[in-house]
Amino acid sequence: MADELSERSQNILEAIVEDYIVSAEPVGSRAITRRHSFNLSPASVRNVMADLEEMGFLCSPHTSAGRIPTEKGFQYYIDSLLQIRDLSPREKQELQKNYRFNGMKMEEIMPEVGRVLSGLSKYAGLVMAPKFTSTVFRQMEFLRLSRGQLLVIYVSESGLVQNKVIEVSEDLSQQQLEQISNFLNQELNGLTISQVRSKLEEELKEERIRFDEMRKNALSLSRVALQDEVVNQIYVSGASLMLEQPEFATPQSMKRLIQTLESKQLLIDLLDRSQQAQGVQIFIGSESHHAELEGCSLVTSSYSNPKGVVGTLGVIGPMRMDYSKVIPIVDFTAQLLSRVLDRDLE
Amino acid sequence: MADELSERSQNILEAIVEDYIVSAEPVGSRAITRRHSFNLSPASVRNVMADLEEMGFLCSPHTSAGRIPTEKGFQYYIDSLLQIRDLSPREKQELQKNYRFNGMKMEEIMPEVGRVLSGLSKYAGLVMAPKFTSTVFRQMEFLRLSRGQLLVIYVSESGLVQNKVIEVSEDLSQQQLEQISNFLNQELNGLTISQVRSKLEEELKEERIRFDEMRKNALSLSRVALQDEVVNQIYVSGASLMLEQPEFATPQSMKRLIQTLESKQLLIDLLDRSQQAQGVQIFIGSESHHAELEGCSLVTSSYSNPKGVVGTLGVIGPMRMDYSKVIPIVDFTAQLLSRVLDRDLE
DNA sequence: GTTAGCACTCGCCACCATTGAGTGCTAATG
DNA sequence: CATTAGCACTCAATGGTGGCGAGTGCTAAC
Repeated sequence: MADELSERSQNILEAIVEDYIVSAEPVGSRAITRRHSFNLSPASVRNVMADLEEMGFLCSPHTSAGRIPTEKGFQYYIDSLLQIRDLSPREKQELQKNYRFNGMKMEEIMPEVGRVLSGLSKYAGLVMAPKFTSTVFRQMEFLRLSRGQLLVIYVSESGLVQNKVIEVSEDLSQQQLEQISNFLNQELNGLTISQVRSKLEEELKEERIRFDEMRKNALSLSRVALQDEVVNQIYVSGASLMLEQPEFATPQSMKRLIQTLESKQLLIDLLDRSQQAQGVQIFIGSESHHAELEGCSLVTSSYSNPKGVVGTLGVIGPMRMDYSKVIPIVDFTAQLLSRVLDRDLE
Repeated sequence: MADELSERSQNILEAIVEDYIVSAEPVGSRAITRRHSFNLSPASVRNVMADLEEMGFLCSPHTSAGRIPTEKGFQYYIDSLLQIRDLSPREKQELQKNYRFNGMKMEEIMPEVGRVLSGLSKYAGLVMAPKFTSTVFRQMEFLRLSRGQLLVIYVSESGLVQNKVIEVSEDLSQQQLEQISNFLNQELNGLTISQVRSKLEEELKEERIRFDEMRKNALSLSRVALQDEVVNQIYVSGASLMLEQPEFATPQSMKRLIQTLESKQLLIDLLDRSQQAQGVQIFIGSESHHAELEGCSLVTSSYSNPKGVVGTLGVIGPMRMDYSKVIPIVDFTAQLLSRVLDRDLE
C-alpha cells in the first residue's frame, strides 16, 4: 500500500527526509524548492505535502511550522528511497585504519570497537559480547587452586575464553583433573552449551555412572562450571555525543536518554533480537517496542565467525540519523570483527 | 589558620553548609535563624556571614541572594565540623543485605558493587579493578589451543585470574608446558608483577640459560604473557542519578558531566591517587586538579586483602553531597569487599 | 494541473514592570 | 559594646505584551 506513491511524492518525501536529517528542523515548502531544483512552485509542493501528511508520512508540530517525517515516513524512506552504495576499497581501507586489534583480548577489543563506532558515526556505539549459551564447546581445563577450590577454564570453538572459580567438596589431584578434562573434551566436543547442559543432566541420571568415579566427578564438575548464565556483557560508548544532537537538547530528554543507555537490559533485549538475522537490521523509533527509545533508531548487525553467530554490534542515534553513512559503517565493522575472530581462531 | 574561627562562626558555617546540602540553594540569614535556634537575630548572623565571606568560606552568587559555601568552606566543614558516627551493627547488617556476592566472579562483583554504591548514595558509584602490575604472582598455567597458539592463565596471590592468548613460534607439547609452569610457579612465587618483569629481563640476559631449553622457553613465554599493561578497568554506575541533582540541571553541565564520567581515564587517574592511602579519602572540587570535575566531590577508599592493596572504589557526587551519609557507606563497602576477597582466597 | 496572492496561525524574542528575597548600613537599644 | 530593628537598595525571576517571521491553507487566475 505504501508503494503507491507517485514519483513526485517520492521525490518530495525524500527531499524532506534528507533536509530534516541535516537540519533537525521542520522543513517548509519554500526551503524544498530552493534547495532541490524541482521545477515546482512552493504551492505545488504544499499540495503534495498535505497529501503526504494525510497518508501519515509527515506531520507538523504546529500549524505555522514546516513538516517533519513521521516514523512511517522514515520507514518508507529507508525501505524504498534510500540507496546505500557500497564502500569503495579506498574507504574500507580508511575505515579499517581506525581499528587496531593486534594482540588485543576480546575484553579489550569490544569496548574499542564501541569507541570507534561512536567516533565514526557521531552517535552512540553498542557492542554486545557473544552469548555464552550459544557458543560451541571445545575445551575445558581444571586447575587446582587450593583445597576444595578449582579454577575452570572454558574455551569455545570460536576461541573465547572464560574462567571461573568453583568450590568442590572432594579434593582432586591435578592428575585426576587431567583425566577428567580429557574425558570431557572428548565427550562434549562440538556441542553448544545448551546441548552440553541437557547431555549432562541426562547422563547424570543414568545409573551406570554410579560405578565410574571419574565419570561421575567429570559430569558433576562440568555441570557446576557451566551452570549459570553469564550476564551478557554490553559496551556502550559515546553517550555524550548523543547529547549534542538537538533532539536531546532539553534536560528531560537528556536524562531519559542517559537512563536508557545506562540500563543495559533494554539494549541487550534489542540486540538479542537482531542476533538472529543476517546482515544489517534497522529498528526505527517505536519499532523497538520500548517507549524509552522514542525518537531513536538503532542500526545493528551481528558478527560471527565460521563456527556460528557470535555477537551483535550497532549504533544508536536519533531517528533522523544519517543512515547512508551509518549503515555501511556498521556493516563493515561487523565484517571486520568477524574476520578478526576468524583469524584469531587460526 | 583556619581554626581561629569563633565558636559562633563555626556554628553558623555549619548551619549554612548543612542547609545548603539539603536545599542546593543560597542560604539567607533569615532562613538560618528560623531553622536553627541560635538566639540571634538575622542581622547578627549577617555580620558573621560577611566575616566568613571575607575569609573565603562563603560567597554570594549575586548581591541579593544568600550565601553558598565555597570549596574552602566545605573543606573546613569536613575537616573540623563534620562528625561521622560509626554505623551501628544494625545499620551495617542493613547495608550488607544489599550485597549478594555468593559465587560471583570478580567481573560480576565489581559492577554490582558500583550499582549498590550509587543506589545507596544516590550519586554515581565508581569501582576500579585491581592494578595488574601490583598483584603478586602465585600461579601460571599454559594450555595448548592449537599449533602456535597458547592460552596463558595467570592467578594472583589475591585470587584474581587473568587469561590471554599468545602466539608462539615453537610448538610445545602439553607435557613440556607443564614442566614450564612448574618451573615458573616455583621461581616466581610471591613476587609482584613488576618484580617478576625485572627478574625475567635479568635472567634472559644471562648466558647460562642458552643451554637450558626449558628454562629459556619458560622465561620468554612468561615474558610475553605478562608484558603488556592490562588496561585499568573501571565501572561507573548511576550517572543518571547525578543528573537529578540541581547543580547539573542545565544541558551544558549535563553534557560536561556525562563526558567526564565517560572518559574513564580521568577517573582512573583520580582513583589511582587514592590507591596509596589507607581509609576514606575525600577530594573536593578543584582539589582533584581537573577542571572537568568542578563542582564535584569524590569520596573514595581502597579495598584490599591481607596480601596487599587491591583496588579502589568510591562515590562521585556534587560538592554539596551528603558526606555524613556517603562516607560510612564507602568505608563499609570497602571493608566488605576486602573481606569478600579474603574469604575467596580461602 | 499549476501558481500567485493573501489572510491567518503560532512560536519566538525582546521589552518592561512587578515581585520578593536578601543584603549592607545606620541608628537605636539593653 | 555587642545586638538588633529599620530601611534603602540590588537583582534574579516571573509574567504579560507586541512585533516579527516563517509557514500554511485557500482561492482565484493562468
